[in-house]
Amino acid sequence: MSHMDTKTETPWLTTEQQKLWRSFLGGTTVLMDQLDRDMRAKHGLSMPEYEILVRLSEAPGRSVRMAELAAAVAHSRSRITHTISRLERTGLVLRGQCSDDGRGVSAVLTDEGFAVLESAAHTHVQGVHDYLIANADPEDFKAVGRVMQTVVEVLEGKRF
Amino acid sequence: MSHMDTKTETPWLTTEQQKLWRSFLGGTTVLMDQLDRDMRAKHGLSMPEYEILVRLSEAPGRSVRMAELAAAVAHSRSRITHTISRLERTGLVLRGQCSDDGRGVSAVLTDEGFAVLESAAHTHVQGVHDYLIANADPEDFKAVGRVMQTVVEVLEGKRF
DNA sequence: GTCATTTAGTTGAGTGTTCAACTTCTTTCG
DNA sequence: CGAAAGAAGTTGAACACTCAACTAAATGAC
Repeated sequence: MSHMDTKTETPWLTTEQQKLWRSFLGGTTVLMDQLDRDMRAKHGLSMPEYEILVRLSEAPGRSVRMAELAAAVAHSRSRITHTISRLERTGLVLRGQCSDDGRGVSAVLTDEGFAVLESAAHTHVQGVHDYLIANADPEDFKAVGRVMQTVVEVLEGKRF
Repeated sequence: MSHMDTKTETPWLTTEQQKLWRSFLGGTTVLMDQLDRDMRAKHGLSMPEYEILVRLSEAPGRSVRMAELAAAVAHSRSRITHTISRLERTGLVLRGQCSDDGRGVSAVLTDEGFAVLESAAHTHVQGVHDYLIANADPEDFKAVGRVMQTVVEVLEGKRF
């Protein structure tokens, strides 16, 4: 919409910035879609589910409280409840009482869950490498990391 | 999962690459979530809906065929059908017959749709500027665009 | 100690997305 | 031409996510 750049207070974007932004939008979309498709096809997991399993696997006792998990992957508490219920049905995760807090529930990765995650991680890493890293100049990739890290910090601070 | 980097054929990621990838994942998530929230709060539109309106606004006659629209925003044909039906109910878009092809249906942006888009575009651009562009070194932002453009090209070619 | 407030997590209804089945029109090719 | 194959779009059911209402436990005030 390059013809709307007059009489507004809004800082409009230059043509180049528009192009870059569109590349970003299109690129992240196709990249995430592809990773998600691969993950579903080979392991029956969605990307959000995979990310949850990763967080669990990294935690002491392979166990994380629901609210922490929600914060870690930026989902609502409700969403985490539903997702963990699904993962529990398929046996990858189970719920445990939290020792210190009577309300607390923690999700725990089962051995089966860990096994699935191990092979899923291969697929994921392979995809990240083949689709993204292999196609980017290393310095450019670092720049991507820098920029997105800053975005996280700015927006986390702004907590809505 | 840095402790799994032995006895696999998979090209594993270095610690730095892992960190960069996580920043990317986290950054895109919070960025998209924030833009989506702003769009819903101020204009009652989701980001995917907004993107559809943008494509329509740029097309001759503010009109695009369903399948082309689907390809442009990387959604399924079914999804486009449902989304356009919703946008039609709220009066932002209407359906028209495609002249040359008897099966063809094209989505057309209404004047009301264009008006909504005009103000929505302000919000969107403001967000992209404030959350992303203002926080990135211009050269880094260019690098982001380069990388993601390459990703698009590689993955579009690979068309599933 | 008890009552209000806050926090953790769940629930279910409403909304959006996916997937496969279906209809209609077009294209191809004998 | 006429039948088969393919493409465009829709449909409805199953599944995932959101949102607001809810239960239960912790915290804090008096």
